[in-house]
Amino acid sequence: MNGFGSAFLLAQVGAHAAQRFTERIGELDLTPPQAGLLRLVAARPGQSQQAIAAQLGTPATRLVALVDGLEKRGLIERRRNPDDRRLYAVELTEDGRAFMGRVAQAAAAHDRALTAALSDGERATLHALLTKIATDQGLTPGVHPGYAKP
Amino acid sequence: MNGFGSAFLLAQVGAHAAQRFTERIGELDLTPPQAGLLRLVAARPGQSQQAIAAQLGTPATRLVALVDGLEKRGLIERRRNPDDRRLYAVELTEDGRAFMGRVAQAAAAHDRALTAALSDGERATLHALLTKIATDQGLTPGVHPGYAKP
DNA sequence: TATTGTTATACTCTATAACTATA
DNA sequence: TATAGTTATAGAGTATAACAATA
Repeated sequence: MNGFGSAFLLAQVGAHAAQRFTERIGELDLTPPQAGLLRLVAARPGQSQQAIAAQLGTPATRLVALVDGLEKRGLIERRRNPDDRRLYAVELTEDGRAFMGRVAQAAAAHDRALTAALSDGERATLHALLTKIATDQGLTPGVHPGYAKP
Repeated sequence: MNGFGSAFLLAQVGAHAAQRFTERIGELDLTPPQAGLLRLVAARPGQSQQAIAAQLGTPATRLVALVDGLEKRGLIERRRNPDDRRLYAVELTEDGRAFMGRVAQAAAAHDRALTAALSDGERATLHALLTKIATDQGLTPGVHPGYAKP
């Protein structure tokens, strides 16, 4: 092992990737936790805040302010469930769906910039190796462990 | 791109690696910032706190408590510079050098556990690709951008 | 009584600025 | 005056626990 192991490199490059992503979506006035919530709501609309919290592995209390902020901006909305009036169903608004397009563009640009040093083949290899590790380590696809700070 | 891009995978796996590393060195009653400081002091002994702060990209004020804690445990020590009595030279103690052996063991075990799903060849490939990205992105070897939380 | 969502509180970590001592 | 180190203060972010509404 020359100098630093793969585990450290992963943590280092991963933290760098998170930082750059934070900067990039900052241009959309979005924080990483907000982006994570948006993506989950887009992927699985209509879930309660408790259900969302469980999937993100975060206390439900944390979602209140998070949902508040995005709701005030008109990107998501709470709908009361008529059958059980304790629950909200969190969903994207029309504006929210349009906004997700811009987020996806930012994510794609971020992806290209981060792996700019790799060839197409190397990029595919990296993706495969990372997927292998993620699966082995029991990571949930699309769920970032411990959101980076806004 | 099937599902998630490499950038997200990097951030996800990297955060997971940082978490597991935090747990592992926690058994040595060490936090990631402490481990980072120890490693730097071991690699370049005798530097002032200002110089260390500059290399870690952190405000010098943050180092005070960090150095305090490790000094109280007898792992590092401040030595006054006789030529310029404003400066300290931060160095490992004898106990500190012995302790670094245990840290290195923990880091090696962490490395093996994280890449357990890969073959030797795949591990080497991953290391090469990550190094390529780290170099391209201008990351300083051995310096973690934004320490994980204790 | 149990559950969803909310609010209130406390705690951790960090950065900024003010202070001291040496130069 | 300028720099190394320290201390004090304030800020952001998070988690824990208490609360209100509904079941």
